[in-house]
Amino acid sequence: MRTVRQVARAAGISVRTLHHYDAVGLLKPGHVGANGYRYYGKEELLRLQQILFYREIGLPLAEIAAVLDDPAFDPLAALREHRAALEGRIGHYRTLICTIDRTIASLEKDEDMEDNDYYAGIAPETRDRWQREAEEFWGKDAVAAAAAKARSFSKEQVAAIQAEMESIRADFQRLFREGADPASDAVQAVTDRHYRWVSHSWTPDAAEFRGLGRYYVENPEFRGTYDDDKLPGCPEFIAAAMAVYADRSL
Amino acid sequence: MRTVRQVARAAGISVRTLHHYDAVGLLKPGHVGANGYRYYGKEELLRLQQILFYREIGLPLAEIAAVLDDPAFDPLAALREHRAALEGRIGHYRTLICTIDRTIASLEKDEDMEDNDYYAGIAPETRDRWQREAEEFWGKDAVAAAAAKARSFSKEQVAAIQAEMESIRADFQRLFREGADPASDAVQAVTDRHYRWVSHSWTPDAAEFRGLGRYYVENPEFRGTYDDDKLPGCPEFIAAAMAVYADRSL
DNA sequence: ATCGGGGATGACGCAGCGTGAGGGTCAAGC
DNA sequence: GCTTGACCCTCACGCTGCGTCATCCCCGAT
Repeated sequence: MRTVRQVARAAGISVRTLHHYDAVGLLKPGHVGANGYRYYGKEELLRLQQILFYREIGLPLAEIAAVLDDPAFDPLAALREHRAALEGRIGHYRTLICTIDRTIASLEKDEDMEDNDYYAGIAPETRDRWQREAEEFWGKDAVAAAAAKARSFSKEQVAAIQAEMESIRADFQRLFREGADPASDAVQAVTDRHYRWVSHSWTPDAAEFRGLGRYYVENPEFRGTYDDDKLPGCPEFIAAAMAVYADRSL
Repeated sequence: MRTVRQVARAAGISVRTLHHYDAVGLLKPGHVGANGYRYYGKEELLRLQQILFYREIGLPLAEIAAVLDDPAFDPLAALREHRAALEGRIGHYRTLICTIDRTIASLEKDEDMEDNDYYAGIAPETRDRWQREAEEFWGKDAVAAAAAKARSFSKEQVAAIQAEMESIRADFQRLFREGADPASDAVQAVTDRHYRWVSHSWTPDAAEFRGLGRYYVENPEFRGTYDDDKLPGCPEFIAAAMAVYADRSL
């Protein structure tokens, strides 16, 4: 039986937060003394842990209550929905940043224009120039084909592709947690889906596919995406599967 | 002289919003009739346009008032600051999504699973096995070093790395929109930051860095990330910059 | 005179607490 | 038994940006 302060300190939250959770019925103390003091037991502490977890990922308190109290409530669905909402917000912020950048650019241009019109009219030719540079490096056809192919995807197609990648990732993680062998049929089946996914825009040969696996291992962004915190070694697992796949099937 | 409704309809906002802006002193009507009616003139409409612009990019009303009313206030600085804040939020949401994915994965695997035995399903021998496989492909030292390095990042460091990537991406996009030359100093400076960013875990040589650029061009996920819808050709621009950088500096 | 379409002014609501205000309670030392 | 200091409690307003009534005034047309 701990007092508010003890619980608050242990959980790294404020006393007011506990009061609030009590007020909204999210977390009630196990016992209330005759003096009105709140006392929390182990059960409440466990519930608090869960509350804090869901709060950390940005779920509103009402949703948290629903998840924890309604046994019929599907936490998986809630999480997925919330995830989608977060992605939407990210996209929103990106467009905002885009707008800001444009404004900054125009403001800067205006100021400079007062002195001289240095930037005027540069855009079209310059754009052509770097495009030619790109073509020199990889060949005209390759650049044109890749760009055309990538641009040919509709919004829905892009969404579907991203969803497929999510699914592939989840499958890899599940298999990894289950301790599957990277060379096993199950893992190789997912790897095949992954290869096809990559092939949406690019058809890597064996060496390139292995190289992509290595990139997954060595790039922190990918390591983050593949949950390195809780699943240490998952990127290596995927890379190993990709290497096996490259050897066998490419 | 327009009434609230006319202004609201023209600007696509609600009457209540105009009332609110009046109440907080953000936008006062040009004239108020003897009957208390609000009347807005051209000047107010122009101001409203600016307000709505800043609001659209997510600036709080108080900041908007500061920007518009204080002539000494630097709108450029405000925009940049706000931009940085948005980038921070994006990074935050990214980590949240990461956590959610982990949870989803764990729930999918086994609902009864306690937090503590997240990895209980992975037999130590199995882990060793695929780790050995990975080591065979890339060499023991490389795998160990990469894994150790990736794991050595703290939460804050990972967040900082993601924020830096956001910033780099935004800079690339801005330069692209401005029609900058991929070989120009400004673009190459950003590319250098990008190279260093990649180097957090991996030190690519010239060919590998160019290859990474090509990957950006050809992978739809990256094309999506770099806003291909709104900025067609931006991935090619970045890839060209990377190729120039690889030639010159690596 | 009446009626319909505005217009105006409160005031509550929402999310999640922060931050006092004002006032009991508890354990300990004197 | 009393004081002290550390804690506890219950209001209750504040912040963001309006949405949403509720209640009442006003103006032009019929």
